[in-house]
Amino acid sequence: MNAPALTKNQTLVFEVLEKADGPLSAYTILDKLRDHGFRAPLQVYRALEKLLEYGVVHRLESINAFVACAHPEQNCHSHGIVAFAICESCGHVMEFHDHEVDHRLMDWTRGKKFKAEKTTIEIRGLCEACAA
Amino acid sequence: MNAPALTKNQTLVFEVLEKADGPLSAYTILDKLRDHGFRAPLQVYRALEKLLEYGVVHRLESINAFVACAHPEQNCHSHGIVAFAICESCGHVMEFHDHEVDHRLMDWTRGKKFKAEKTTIEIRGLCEACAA
DNA sequence: TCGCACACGTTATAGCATAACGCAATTGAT
DNA sequence: ATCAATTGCGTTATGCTATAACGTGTGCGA
Ligand SMILES: [Zn+2]
Ligand SMILES: [Zn+2]
Ligand SMILES: [Zn+2]
Ligand SMILES: [Zn+2]
Repeated sequence: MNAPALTKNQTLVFEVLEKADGPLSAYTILDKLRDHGFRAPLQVYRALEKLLEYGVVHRLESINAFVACAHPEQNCHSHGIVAFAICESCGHVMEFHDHEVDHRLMDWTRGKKFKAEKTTIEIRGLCEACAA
Repeated sequence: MNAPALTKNQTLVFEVLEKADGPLSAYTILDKLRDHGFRAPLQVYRALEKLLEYGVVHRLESINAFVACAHPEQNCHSHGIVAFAICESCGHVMEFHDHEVDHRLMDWTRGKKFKAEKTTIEIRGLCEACAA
């Protein structure tokens, strides 16, 4: 999905996520945008829906939070499944791709004739700094 | 984690999940147990917490639901990461393990010195029957 | 018998997400 | 220019998911 020009609300939400040093919940984003006129969760969720569709934002299912894509120059959707390592201490997130993992999972789904639409890979634990 | 004898509430919750043909939300479980005296979400969540700890139930992060382990004879925790394919049409869930995927992810975490605690792999899409 | 751990019950609250309505701006034929 | 369709936006209300906080009872070893 190629991203068309962002609307005002989409831009505001995206900028908040870009500036953040970790994932944010929809309600945290809302609070950060109250000064810009945001009043209701739907304003955030509607913007997020589009940003997710465009592939410039990812949703972290295991912590109900959202993060700006770490590979803005590439198109994350185009090179396979996105995986995340999430530090449960400092909240930092690392985004990566592994084609071998993609292939193994695709092999499995093909064998089961399962039509995969969206795959989630999230590793929670402690980053190097926090594990020390 | 080896499972000690289950308490009354844990047994009730586990039986509901075993009999179900798909994942259930905590509140759905609650409704199914009202006739057995359940009145509040915490009764379900507390039982689930233990069942997850014992490894006889899994949590599906991407759909906020719980499912009985499909491999009761084995110890799911003992042979690596558990992966799920979830049909978004009929709700059916397939649970599987893939050591090669485990190794690739472990290689990555080792390289980053990331201490993995819990890994989620969930594929959402359409099962063979529903994709036809 | 005392202290502790644990399961349990209840009420209240916090956190996450969407339904439903209406309005305004944009677009793109006709 | 006009109409219809689409899209974004704002608001209110509601629903779903999860936990905090407090109290009770029971079993068990020191
Ligand atoms: Zn990305
Ligand atoms: Zn950290
Ligand atoms: Zn299992
Ligand atoms: Zn299906």
